[in-house]
Amino acid sequence: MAAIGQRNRLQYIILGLLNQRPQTGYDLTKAFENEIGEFWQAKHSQIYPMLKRLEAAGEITHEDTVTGEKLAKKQYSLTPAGHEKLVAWVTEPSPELTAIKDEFILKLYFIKSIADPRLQPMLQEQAGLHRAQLAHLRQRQTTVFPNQAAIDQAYGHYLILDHAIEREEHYVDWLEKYLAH
Amino acid sequence: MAAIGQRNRLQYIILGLLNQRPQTGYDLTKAFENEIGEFWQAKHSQIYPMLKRLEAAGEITHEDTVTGEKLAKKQYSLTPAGHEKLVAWVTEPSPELTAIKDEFILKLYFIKSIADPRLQPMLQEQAGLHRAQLAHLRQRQTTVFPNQAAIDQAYGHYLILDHAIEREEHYVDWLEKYLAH
DNA sequence: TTAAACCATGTAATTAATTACATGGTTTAA
DNA sequence: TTAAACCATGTAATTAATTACATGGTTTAA
Repeated sequence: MAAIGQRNRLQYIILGLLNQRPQTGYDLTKAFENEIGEFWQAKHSQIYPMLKRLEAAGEITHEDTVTGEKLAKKQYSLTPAGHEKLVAWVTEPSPELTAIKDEFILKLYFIKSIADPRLQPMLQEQAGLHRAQLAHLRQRQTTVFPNQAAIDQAYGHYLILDHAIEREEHYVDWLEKYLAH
Repeated sequence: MAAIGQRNRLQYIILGLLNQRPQTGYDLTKAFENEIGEFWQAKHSQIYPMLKRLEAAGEITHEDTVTGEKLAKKQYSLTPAGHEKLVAWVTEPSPELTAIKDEFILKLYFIKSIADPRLQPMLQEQAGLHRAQLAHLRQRQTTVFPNQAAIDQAYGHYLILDHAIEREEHYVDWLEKYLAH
């Protein structure tokens, strides 16, 4: 008897991305390097096998295309069954809180004293990282959502970018609160 | 030739916790249910094997104790080698950004329109979850850090609790920004 | 006095995820 | 014209992590 499948949210993300438009595994991989990556991570070595699994389950299909002389691509798209599964997932509750893995914060936990000489350099280093990330996200926002029409057409995408930007803003603010001036 | 070991931060967290005071696997498991859990997750089934591995590597040792008539406990503590390894980890840079897995945000991405009838209930549900989490964290802060002396003795711990609280505050604020009034 | 909650430690089976290996085509800028 | 960057798809090996299985002791409150 097969197990229900341990959460396995990756499949739903793939279904959701393919619902927007037919795409290749490579396109999906790129999506994880942009805004999806702010809230979920996956490499191509996880994505390609999942595409095969979803196709075997009848939830997606693919069409072979060729670019240039012979570069083969597989354009995947949703089947009705896949669409149904996606809608069911989005509609059901999400009672689990965000899982965060933050190595820097973990290290902080083991700094016992405000006078530890490692504390300020650590805060500085992180401030640099998060300021760069914030700049990158703001840049993306202006390119992806240059006007209200763009926002209206992909409202959820707008929301998650906005959320990521605010998260980085507050992370930087928090670091600066403890940076010696 | 054995691989270097794929990041494996869990071992460092365990070393760090044992550096504070000798503890059992059960105690460590509880730590992940409190503030550590805000930034890293691990179950007892991952912790007990890791304790054996660290002991085999000579980085921790244990002492057997008994509670009541016969409840056996293993009190683990750091060896000098373990302490050295912990210090090295805390001191080295942490150039990787926070990894976040947030199923709710992911679902939002697939909501195309502000008029989608699922949007407001989803925001409401999450607001409830994060308000409860925020209340829980604030409660912990008043019990764990009732005065300045407590803060001075575990400054890093104070910092990460403060960070978790601010994160939840801003998450709730963000949700409320998009909640219809 | 007894049931629930908690303390305590493990292993087995399975799934998720990363890193490394492997190959080859296309486009772009120096 | 050629090297770098990018497009494109996969598998193998390994490690990380979760869920389930397994067992038993102690404390607390009804």
